[in-house]
Amino acid sequence: MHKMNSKNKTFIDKLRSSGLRPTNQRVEISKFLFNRKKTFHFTVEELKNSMNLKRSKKISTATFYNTVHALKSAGHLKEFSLENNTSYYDTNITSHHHFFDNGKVIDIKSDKITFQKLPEAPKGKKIKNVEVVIRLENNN
Amino acid sequence: MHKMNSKNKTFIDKLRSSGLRPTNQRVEISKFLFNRKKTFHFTVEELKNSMNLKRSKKISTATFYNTVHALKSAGHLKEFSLENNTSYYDTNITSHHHFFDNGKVIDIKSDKITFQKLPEAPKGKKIKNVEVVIRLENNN
DNA sequence: AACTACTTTATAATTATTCTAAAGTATGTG
DNA sequence: CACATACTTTAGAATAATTATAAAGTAGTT
Repeated sequence: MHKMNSKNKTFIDKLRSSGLRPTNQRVEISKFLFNRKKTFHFTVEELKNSMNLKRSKKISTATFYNTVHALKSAGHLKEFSLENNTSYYDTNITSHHHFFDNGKVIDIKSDKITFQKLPEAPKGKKIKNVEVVIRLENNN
Repeated sequence: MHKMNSKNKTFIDKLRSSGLRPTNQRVEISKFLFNRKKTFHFTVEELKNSMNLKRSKKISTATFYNTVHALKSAGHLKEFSLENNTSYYDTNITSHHHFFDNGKVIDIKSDKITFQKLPEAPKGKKIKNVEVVIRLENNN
């Protein structure tokens, strides 16, 4: 049996609302992802490595992928791509933008970028979201 | 006059300026990519398949990857990513933006999007470029 | 023509991800 | 609260995109 405090409940709710039963593995992943102050950017591989590093009983790769996908589909994680064929996830699901600096990602609050002009969606389509990536390089 | 020759020359120049000797394979890839009116979006796999379809002597996978990478590094192709772990390339290297519509990509001319406000680069960094992706969905 | 450095190619290796199917577990029902 | 059942976990195999290897071929120079 394991203890259940009120904090655990919000993690469990995130899982349930993603259509996932709150198994041990999933609750721990959910805690690891959402029990933090700052936005967290990660790849599934990174998540797996940092969580499994300290565990004697490892969580399997498939479980990490399954859980991250379900959380993403339920809207608890945001997915984005850099130019290296890997999916990145972001625990900040509010609309926002990114700096990319040689593989490092920094959030840009939504209100830091505003548009003067935006194109219309093609016929029969509408805009789902607008994402800005500002690529950085070293000064001089 | 010598329209065909001078055209070939521009393909060869693109290769040379990418640090590549103009071999047969590379000249054909360069022609295939740049001898067209409209912007071309592609993955290396797609490029390989459409070029090799009609050839008796196939060009190898590695050559496609090498050539596309060198052209990209030299600035003759632009790379971008969707959320499917595949690199896409764009023969339109002018600064511009994209609509993403379920894996389909549509160019947005640079002047269709202008900013009212943009954040400053972090200390020691400067902005290399700004890219906007507008994700589309079907109108209800 | 000969030389040398760059290329091509088939194939193996790698990386990220998804699939499979057998063994384990959460949960509603009684 | 036992139990049946549908959902989960897991190791390992499979797949997809890409990169590495090293032997055979070719371009550019001399």
